[in-house]
Amino acid sequence: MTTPPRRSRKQGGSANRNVTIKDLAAELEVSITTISRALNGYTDVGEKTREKIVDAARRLGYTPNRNAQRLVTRRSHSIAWVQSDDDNKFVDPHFVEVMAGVLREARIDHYDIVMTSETPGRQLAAYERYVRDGSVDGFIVDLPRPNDPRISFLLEAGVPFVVHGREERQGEYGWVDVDNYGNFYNLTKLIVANGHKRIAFINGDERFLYATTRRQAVYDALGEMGLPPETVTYLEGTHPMVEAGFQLTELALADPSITAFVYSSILMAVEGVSAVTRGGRVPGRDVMIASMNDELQYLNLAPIEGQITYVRSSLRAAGRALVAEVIRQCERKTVSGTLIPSVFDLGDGVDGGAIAGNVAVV
Amino acid sequence: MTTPPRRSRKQGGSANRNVTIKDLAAELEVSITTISRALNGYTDVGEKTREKIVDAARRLGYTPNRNAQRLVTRRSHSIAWVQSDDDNKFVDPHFVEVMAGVLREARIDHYDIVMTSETPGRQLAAYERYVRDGSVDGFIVDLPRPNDPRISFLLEAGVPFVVHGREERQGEYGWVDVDNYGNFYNLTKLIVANGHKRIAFINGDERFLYATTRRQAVYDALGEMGLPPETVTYLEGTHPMVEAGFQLTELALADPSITAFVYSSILMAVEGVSAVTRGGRVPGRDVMIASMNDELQYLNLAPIEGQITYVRSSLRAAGRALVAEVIRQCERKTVSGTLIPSVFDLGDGVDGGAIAGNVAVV
DNA sequence: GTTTGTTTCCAAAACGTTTTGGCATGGTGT
DNA sequence: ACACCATGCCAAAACGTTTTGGAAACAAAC
Repeated sequence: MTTPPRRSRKQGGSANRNVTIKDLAAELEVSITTISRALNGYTDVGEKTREKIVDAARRLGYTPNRNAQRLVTRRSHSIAWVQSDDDNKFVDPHFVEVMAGVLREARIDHYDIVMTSETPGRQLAAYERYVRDGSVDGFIVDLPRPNDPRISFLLEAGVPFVVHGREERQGEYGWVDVDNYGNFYNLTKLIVANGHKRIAFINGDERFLYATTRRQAVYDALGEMGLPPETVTYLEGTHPMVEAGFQLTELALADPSITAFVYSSILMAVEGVSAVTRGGRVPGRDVMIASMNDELQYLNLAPIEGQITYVRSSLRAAGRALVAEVIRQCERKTVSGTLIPSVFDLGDGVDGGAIAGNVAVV
Repeated sequence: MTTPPRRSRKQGGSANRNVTIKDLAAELEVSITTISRALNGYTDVGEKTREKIVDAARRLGYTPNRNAQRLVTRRSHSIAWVQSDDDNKFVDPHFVEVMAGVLREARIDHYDIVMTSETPGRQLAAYERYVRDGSVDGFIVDLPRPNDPRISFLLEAGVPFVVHGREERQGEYGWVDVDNYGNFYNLTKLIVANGHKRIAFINGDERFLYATTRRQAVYDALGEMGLPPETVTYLEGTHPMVEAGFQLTELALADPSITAFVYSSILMAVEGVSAVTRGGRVPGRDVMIASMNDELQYLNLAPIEGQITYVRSSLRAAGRALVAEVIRQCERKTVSGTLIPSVFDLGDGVDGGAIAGNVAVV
């Protein structure tokens, strides 16, 4: 006798078998072909029979077995979203916001999202497995880094995928992004136009592209306005952001010549407001506070209304666009990039002349 | 000619076919049976052949087709987590925390998590579909309400599932929960033991069981200590929590006889600290602030160290326990409940005599 | 009355696995 | 010499669909 594998023995599972297409065929004395075609909207089945079949399907509770469908059609109607299993990712409220959009769009298009977390070292293996075992049709790639190996792999494999953010290889693959460069370029010009001579820029984690792009934009804007790089005190806010926002602001406050603060995330900006306030200065009057605002739904910005100048851009919308793009690729094989629109909201006492021409940066 | 269905026409998908078990069999001149058995660890295949097969599999990049496997074994090795598509859910950082645990545990056990969001009205239909189409082996049920129809349905269907929280039907199904009753009972006694005569209790959304249980516990504790229900000013903090925490605290502060505040979530408690501070009183000295602390990783509590008394209980651990339980059911058909341990952390100047015997409430 | 179409249906193959029930082969004990 | 048992392999069936390539029935056109 052959020994069973070391894995699970007695297997559980639902006791009562589900009703199959054969059951339905037997009940109606009709071939399974006809049932399949009737339910899938082919025109070569008579109206009478179709009705009979649709009725019986509902009555008996027939739902086509998803795995059989997937096997024969070679399409799974699900897309993978691989998370990195370092704690930072889940600490980040930005992520949930994107997810809300992702799940909603997926539901509308009848796709499933399969999520896994993998330790950074094994990320690629996870992608490879999903590509080979046929369990997903496409991928969402998050937080790209410069020369991201995940992108190289997916391009090589010729599998549908979409990236939240852009790399130098943009154009070869589908992406969804906010205008990081334009927004921070405009924010910087706005600050300078409002007469500030010294700026603190509290950026995000430089390992990610959005952060390096934003830094570039800030320095480019300064350069174009004839200001030296020393104008800005550059600080990198790594996780946890909330902590970083407060501490780095306090650090920068030590230099009284700094009168404007730019933040990569609204999460840090609100902490900045606290720090500035605690330091005895008034945000929006004594100092200018500017930030990207990802429209995190759980943050209530009402109490600091008017104290911050921000560029709003919905992360939730980005989530929806991500799914829409990858599905488009799965079904039509076209690839495109999507820029999420941004809108400027000026704080009290901020002169918007500098961005008058492009309040909505698309 | 028969017309194709109205759905997608040209379908995309990966160009290069994946290598199948047959390809491997052809390459090695061995039957597919042997390959399957070799790779699945059966003992009836010779050591030589097994090596040959494992080698070739790695070399050719063979990964068994997941959908074929699922079809024949009738097990999908994935579990569904259906979200409600009202915005509140995603607004909530508690959710991400649980998810981090869920994904990690699932990865370790080689299960996939398939996530969908559904509007409240269609929730049940989503569960039904997943049960019938065989795409998942089990479910995670979130935020149960009294007499939750999802639980009734899943019990009826005889499908593995686990609930994060408990209902009156506990025992019939697997659950993972924190000791809501015990924790708030003990917190209340602790407050009273510290001499407070008037308490504000800012609870969570009463539509959910955890909130009603906590309310019950608070009133029970008061009753047992011979205090009237009027001792507590009860406030229900609905979403968004951050806003509610601040505003309800300010509301309660209007009554100067209130010297202790209890919060259902640390998210509200930190806002409470702000409100109290802004009101000119010192948390931990003038007023006692007590809360449940779900160990949200992105919250930095260091700045208010000692100002809050809390009961810590890891939501991430709960996430892991959820997955462990549902997988246990899938594979062994046993059902059990798991209580996540809690630990008390006392604020400055709080006398812990009342809970001396049970610092770790398990 | 034969051909030509239309309409409505279906048998069989295919998708890529796992599992069942064997069948050789060769070694051991008598 | 025979029976017996391990060992190592495999053919075929099964899982539940979709799709291909007709075929039967009947009507319309010649």
